Amino acid sequence: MLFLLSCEFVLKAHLTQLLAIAAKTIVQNNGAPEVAELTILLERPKSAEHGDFATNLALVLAKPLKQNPRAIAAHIIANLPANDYIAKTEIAGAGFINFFLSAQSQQEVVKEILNAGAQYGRNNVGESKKVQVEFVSANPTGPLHVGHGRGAAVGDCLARLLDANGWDVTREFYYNDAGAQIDNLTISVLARCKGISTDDASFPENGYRGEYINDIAAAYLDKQTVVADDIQVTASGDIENLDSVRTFAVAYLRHEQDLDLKAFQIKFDVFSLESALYAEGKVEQTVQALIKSGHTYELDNALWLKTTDFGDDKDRVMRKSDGGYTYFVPDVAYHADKWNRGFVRVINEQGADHHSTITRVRAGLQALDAGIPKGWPDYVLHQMVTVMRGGEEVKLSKRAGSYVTLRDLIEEVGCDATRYFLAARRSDSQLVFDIDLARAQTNDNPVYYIQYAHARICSVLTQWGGNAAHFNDVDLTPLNNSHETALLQRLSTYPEIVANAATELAPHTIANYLKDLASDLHSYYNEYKFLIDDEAVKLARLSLISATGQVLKNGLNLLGVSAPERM
RNA sequence: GCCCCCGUAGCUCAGUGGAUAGAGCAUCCCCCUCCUAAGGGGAGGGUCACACGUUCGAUUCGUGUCGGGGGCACCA
Repeated sequence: MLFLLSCEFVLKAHLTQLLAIAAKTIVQNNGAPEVAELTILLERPKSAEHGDFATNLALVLAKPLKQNPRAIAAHIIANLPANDYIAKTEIAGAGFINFFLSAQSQQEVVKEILNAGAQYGRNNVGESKKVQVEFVSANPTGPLHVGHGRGAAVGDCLARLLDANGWDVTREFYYNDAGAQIDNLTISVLARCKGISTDDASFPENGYRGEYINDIAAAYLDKQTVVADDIQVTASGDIENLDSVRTFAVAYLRHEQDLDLKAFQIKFDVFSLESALYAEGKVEQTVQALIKSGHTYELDNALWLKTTDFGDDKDRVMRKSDGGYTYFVPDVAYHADKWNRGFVRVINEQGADHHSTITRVRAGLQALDAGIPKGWPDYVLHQMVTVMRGGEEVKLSKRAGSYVTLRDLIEEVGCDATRYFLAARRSDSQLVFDIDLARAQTNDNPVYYIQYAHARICSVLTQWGGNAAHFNDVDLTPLNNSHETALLQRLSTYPEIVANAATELAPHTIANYLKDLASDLHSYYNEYKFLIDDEAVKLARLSLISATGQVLKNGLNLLGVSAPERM
């Protein structure tokens, strides 16, 4: 498995070890036994002028040793054991130590990438442990909108990232198909079946008014059959039968959402239904378990859970005085079920409006006293998306009535651009989706910028026409100009980027990295030729861009964006 | 009133307890007889919202203030 770890990580470990040895010597010589534990900080400097790695070790040691940091830095360098990877060290600024790797150490990454191929950047941190990513989880009351799209792009990318870090990932979609909103959907469809228009006074006040409701009503009256996941429903056409309308409408919309997801190229492993939790008795079991735990009480004809025992600011109603359960009871039942299914880790990707449920769900799980860890499950919340076109906010879609649908976006700007734009921003900041920018086939558009870098590389390799398998034997020493050094350095950080993106649950860092890598490539491409007469230099350069193409492809794949060979 | 997220260049956004805070767009100037100009090079543009703390060092951490957004039901 060590093979999968990049040379980057191995190098870092080596360097850290060297530093630890040097630091210990110095600490002992100065008789400062209280510095028993040394946390060596070894970082990638922001600027290439500062080398491949830098450490603030001397700055940290300055205080306990009561010495000038630059003097300590000089001592550390003097005490570094002999090694092959460091070509040069220098003391900079207040006392940073910068390390410059030997050319050979830098070049090794090319072969590592070419050998690992699609595996480059992957690791086994997750040890094949089970993790579930729940995302989208839209109510089956309409087509998916932009907000769901953001959840879909971010959630799917998180799943890909965790997979790349060695986790056993399950993608899951949860349907709230049992609540008041479904009743609302049902009466809206029914009204349409009866020919009541949306501006008619007798149309349900809070009913759904999008055109799709009309489509459902027409299909229902037409006795059509719809398929969603593992169920198939045929409409009875009976406008007196509420249950029949409900079942059909839900199946119809689940099918619609399936089509939305398909257009977005997202696949789920499991669809869970709230109604199933009731049908299988899991909601009732959870209620009984909570009562048994002693954390509940009756008040005003309602059953309450003392969520304040677990950090909530007020207690929550479980069973309303009318006998029905509030939504959070099936939510707790659902998450208890996830735990029972063996997910050591669960990540819920949701809109920020779900913020208030986090404390409640966790409190409910704690109250069950089932050995579930306190901070379980994890949440990634994304903020609002606003859509702009021609400098104006777009608010309406014909199909949905009151919001921009995901499918509208995909049809207008394409799947790649939509996925990229929705995943390329930190999920906890608000996102402005600029349709004009996403459609632009120019350098304004980061998606094309990155894809173009990949296509350019493919184009050069195709025109060369040689056998890429021989890159393994190529002598890389001709790679020595600043563009090549920059690319080598960038390529070697990729595994670190992938690991950090997963740790921080931050897919957008992948997008940023790819933009930087593409920029390095374009810059190199403009400055140097590849198909040249000098065979040794040519092969070295072709190896380098081939490796670059591989990393671009691997990274784009993490975002779910294609890496075209021609544009 | 309480809770959460955000506030960085004209715009859209990265970034970080440390070295001169970055990129793209927009503006201005250059670069295709030559592997895709869907590209590259350069210039200008900043009180990192504000104030006070912690620190050798704060844009980054803490507290408060001001802005923007979201959430605070016996709705889901």
